[in-house]
Amino acid sequence: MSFPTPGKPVRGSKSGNHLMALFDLLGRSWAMGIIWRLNEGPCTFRALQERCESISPSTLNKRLKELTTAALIQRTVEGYGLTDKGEEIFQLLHPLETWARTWAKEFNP
Amino acid sequence: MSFPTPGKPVRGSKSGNHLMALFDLLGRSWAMGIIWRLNEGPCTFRALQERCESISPSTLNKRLKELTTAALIQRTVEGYGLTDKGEEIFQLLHPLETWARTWAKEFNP
DNA sequence: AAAGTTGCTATCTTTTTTGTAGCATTGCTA
DNA sequence: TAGCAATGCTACAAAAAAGATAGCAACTTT
Repeated sequence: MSFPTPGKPVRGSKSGNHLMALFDLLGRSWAMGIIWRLNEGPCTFRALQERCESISPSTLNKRLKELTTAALIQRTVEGYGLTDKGEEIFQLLHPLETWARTWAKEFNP
Repeated sequence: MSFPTPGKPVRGSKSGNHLMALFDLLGRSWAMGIIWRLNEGPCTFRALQERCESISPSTLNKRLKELTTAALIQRTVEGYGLTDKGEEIFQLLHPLETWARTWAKEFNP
């Protein structure tokens, strides 16, 4: 298994540019969705699966491991949850929601 | 071929939630990388391929079509370039770079 | 002790992505 | 104007990732 790590070759940068490593991490299926849903609060594996509506356990498990390795997610007694770093990323992704709302109107005006 | 479209089922939302549609679009391999590289200025298909360091023409072509359909990218006499909407997304992604720099230090302190 | 919940793993199928070759078109340039 | 380079792809096969589904081991609750 390979986890995108800054400093090692990643998609978009053979030298492991930090931003490309992040894009590689966040650009995998469900990664951003998981972060988004976890911001509602920590929860169990199965509950998270339901929040995501249709993610398979294998994919969820893989993403959780990657995001945990990347220190965006941690496991506590409450289940899986965002770390401080994870919440920071959430905050950075947050503005996308407003943008997406406007964007959506152009498809369904 | 399927393009993630708000209002239609996408990864993370059967009802096509706009944000999940955007995550589906941006969360495909190279999507964010392409937007990032295009911000350097419009360029030809082959030049873009080189900027990306290692993307295959088939993937690049597919992403370009998706991003064009999504109105983030357009084609002009200068080649492929960001639309106004595309630049907006770039601006929203921009803060990730600073964050990623700090994050990288924790992997290679 | 039986039943339910949880966090997965195993297995198989389908979809994506990759790698590589190469073709058709355009624009030089000799 | 015949050749050559550059461009924007497409074709095709192989590898990797994601998805669907079943089910098991551990732990709790009843």
